[in-house]
Amino acid sequence: MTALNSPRQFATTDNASVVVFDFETTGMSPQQGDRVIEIGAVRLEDGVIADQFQSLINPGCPLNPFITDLTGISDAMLATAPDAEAVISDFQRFVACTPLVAHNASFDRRFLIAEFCRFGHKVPLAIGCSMLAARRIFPDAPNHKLGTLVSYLELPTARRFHRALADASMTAALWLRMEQELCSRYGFEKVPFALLKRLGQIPRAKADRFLQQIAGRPQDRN
DNA sequence: TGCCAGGCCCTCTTTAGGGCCTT
Repeated sequence: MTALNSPRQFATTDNASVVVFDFETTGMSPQQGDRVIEIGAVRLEDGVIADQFQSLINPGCPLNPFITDLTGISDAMLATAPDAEAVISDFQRFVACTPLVAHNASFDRRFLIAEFCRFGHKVPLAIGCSMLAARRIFPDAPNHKLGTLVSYLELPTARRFHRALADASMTAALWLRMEQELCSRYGFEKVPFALLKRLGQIPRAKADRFLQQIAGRPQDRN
């Protein structure tokens, strides 16, 4: 594992490709038996969506009505969906060794670990969080829910929220918007995945100073 | 509608509490 603490390390850590993903699930906790019911993902390559992945998953149990109301996904839709092992294997091949991004990644990471471990896949280590990065780049947003940020930043809006591919696509648009914002504010030519991921781990009060240091601008700027 | 879990993060803090975010 490589610790990223210095500007020099970011200069040599450049991922032109990331996979932005989102899970719809039966509930909040894989530790309490909740399962993934839909995976949506898009592959960003050099700032554009180069590929996408979407599949429902039959969890083998009826959905809580709350989840059907929230997502629009019904038991009937899942009855003919493939089982988790097949979809997770396909998703693992889609991801391969590409760094991952999700909105509030701590939630999706728990399900990713649970499902990948269930079927013996190696768990990806590099997962960036668009919510943590957005809290530092857009501290004045009304809040940092995905839908709020999409509206606040006037990003392209999918037909609906709480479907995996739609949410993944909007998260990808947010990720790209944050890259553009850092290029504009700090003069970066490119924003590596590792920089945005690391930014989300910096205390908010130190985020601007951290970015100025990376940009080689030690003096405060507005 | 709000709870469920759990990591993050702020404050009236750090031997803690509670809001934010995800389904």
